[in-house]
Amino acid sequence: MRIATWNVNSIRARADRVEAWLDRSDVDVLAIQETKAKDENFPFTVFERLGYDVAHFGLNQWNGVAIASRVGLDDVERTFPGQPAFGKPGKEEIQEARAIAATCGGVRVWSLYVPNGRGLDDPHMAYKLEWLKVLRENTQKWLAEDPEAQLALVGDWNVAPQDDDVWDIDFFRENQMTHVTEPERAAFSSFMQDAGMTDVARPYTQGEKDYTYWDYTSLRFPKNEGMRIDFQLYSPALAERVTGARYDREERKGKGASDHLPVVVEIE
DNA sequence: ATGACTGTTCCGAACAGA
Repeated sequence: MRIATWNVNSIRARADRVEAWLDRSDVDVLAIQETKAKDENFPFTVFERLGYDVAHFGLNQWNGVAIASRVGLDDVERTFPGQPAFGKPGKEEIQEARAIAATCGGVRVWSLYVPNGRGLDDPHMAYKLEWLKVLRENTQKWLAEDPEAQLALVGDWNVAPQDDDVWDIDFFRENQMTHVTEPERAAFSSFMQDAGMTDVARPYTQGEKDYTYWDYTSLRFPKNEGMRIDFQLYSPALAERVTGARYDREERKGKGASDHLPVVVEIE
């Protein structure tokens, strides 16, 4: 079985590339982030003609997550229990389309689009940290209920856990950039240290500059100035089944590429 | 060349991405 995660940065703008990629990649489950579409605008037929069922959660042009599967798609869940909403001061809180789950081939898969903190003192940073905390608490609860759970938390985590997960840590520090701060890294590493999850793709993508995202601006991709922020975190029972993983760099190339590449994990 | 941002909204400027 093969599980992939991919922030496509608009499913409508990327429909042809996603279809061609699915057609040649032999993946059983694809978790998608940033579909940027309402459910009514989602191109379901693209997936259906390749034999995939799709569950999508999209409210407007922002965020949007989906799971496509050809090994079953059961017990679909939109948002996790207690998932924080974002509220501007004096305005109603908005529950954003950032999490969707389904059971596919015996694996509970969550497609996750972790909020961007935007700035170190921006209200979105507190929102991001709380969002990760509640998700981690859920994870601990799920694993306490079933230590043998086949659980995959995959997606765009918007955290670079190690200094060499960005092209120049000094640049990030000097410019007070997000993704690399201690609180963000602590919130992420808690999934491993406290919940017992494993970043299963990392051991197979150990290149010194193996990234999953490159900004569209400033020639970041040609210069390989990227960031490693897309991860697949597996529960113990699922992690021990992993036999390989790869970053599909081809998908960051050429006209009409997303700014993220697909992360593919092999399970026996 | 892997190449100098991109996508959505609703028509052109604002917002978001990270």
